[in-house]
Amino acid sequence: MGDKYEALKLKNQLCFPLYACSKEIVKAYKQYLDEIDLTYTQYITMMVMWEHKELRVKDVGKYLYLDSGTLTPLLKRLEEKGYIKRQRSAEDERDLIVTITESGEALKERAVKVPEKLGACVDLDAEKAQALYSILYEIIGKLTAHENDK
Amino acid sequence: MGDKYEALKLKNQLCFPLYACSKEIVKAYKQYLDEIDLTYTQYITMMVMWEHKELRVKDVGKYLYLDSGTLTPLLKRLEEKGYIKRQRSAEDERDLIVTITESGEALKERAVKVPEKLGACVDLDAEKAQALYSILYEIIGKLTAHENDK
DNA sequence: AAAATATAGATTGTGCGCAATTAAATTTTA
DNA sequence: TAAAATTTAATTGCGCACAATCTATATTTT
Repeated sequence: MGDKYEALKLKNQLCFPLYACSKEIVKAYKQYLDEIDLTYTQYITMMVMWEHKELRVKDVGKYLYLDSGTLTPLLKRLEEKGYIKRQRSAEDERDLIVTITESGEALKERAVKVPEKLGACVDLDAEKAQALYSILYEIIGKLTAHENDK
Repeated sequence: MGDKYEALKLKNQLCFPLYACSKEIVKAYKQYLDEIDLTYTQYITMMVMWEHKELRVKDVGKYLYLDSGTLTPLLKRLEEKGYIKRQRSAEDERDLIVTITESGEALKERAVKVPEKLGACVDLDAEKAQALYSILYEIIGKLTAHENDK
């Protein structure tokens, strides 16, 4: 009862439900994303491409908190599917520019119902959704604050 | 401007900060878990073992929302490290019984400071922590509700 | 101009995470 | 009680996710 190991019990963890919830949501996406042949990570990558049309790999990574180890193979797969193009920048050969294709733009139309379908699965009160959203970004902010120092 | 694609923007996603936050937290754990040679998933697995001492793989999976595809190799690694034992049940040979070892029990002592160290990183208001906790379990409940039907 | 430093992306290796399949043991049902 | 259905874990294959390292290019310093 209230022993010194209380903090090590699963039910007293805040991080565990976060981890579990994230996984379950990605799993819930699968049924809808399968229809448009995207994984969850590919889907959020397309999201930033739909919005920005053209980005360096580095910028995609900044939006998604992902590095080149994840993005390089993922972007190659999206290129194989025809949704993006990858080409080195002429001004700076170190940069790789990712550009959305027509096929990629067209995919947006097929993805447009995904958010509401998922919303129906989760079905969260608007107030709670807002609370969740702001708390999550608060934590993300704290954890990534020291990312651009040094 | 409130176009039909508004719902496909990253900033309007609730799932994305959940996914990102979960990853960043696991990353934050790494510095502390490295010291005791555990990954995050191994850590939460040890958590259920510290609490229950002896469980079937199936039960570990129920607590953690993980299946044998993830757990079988993970438990083998924990066995190699000497923290658990794996043996078939005598009553029902299908069951694999996972038991904590003395070394596994001893590890608990080395892990006891991890929760507060991580708490310091996240540093979340108690009220927000409670709100987050209950909203997350509400979502998990909705997403896993139909898991035991069929 | 040469050397040192910095930056961007690619590569490598390890460990999940999960769908789908397989194999073995047990339980149910006909 | 033999056949069918179910249960449990292991296996396979694929795609992240990330630390560490490497390569190429660009910038800064000397």
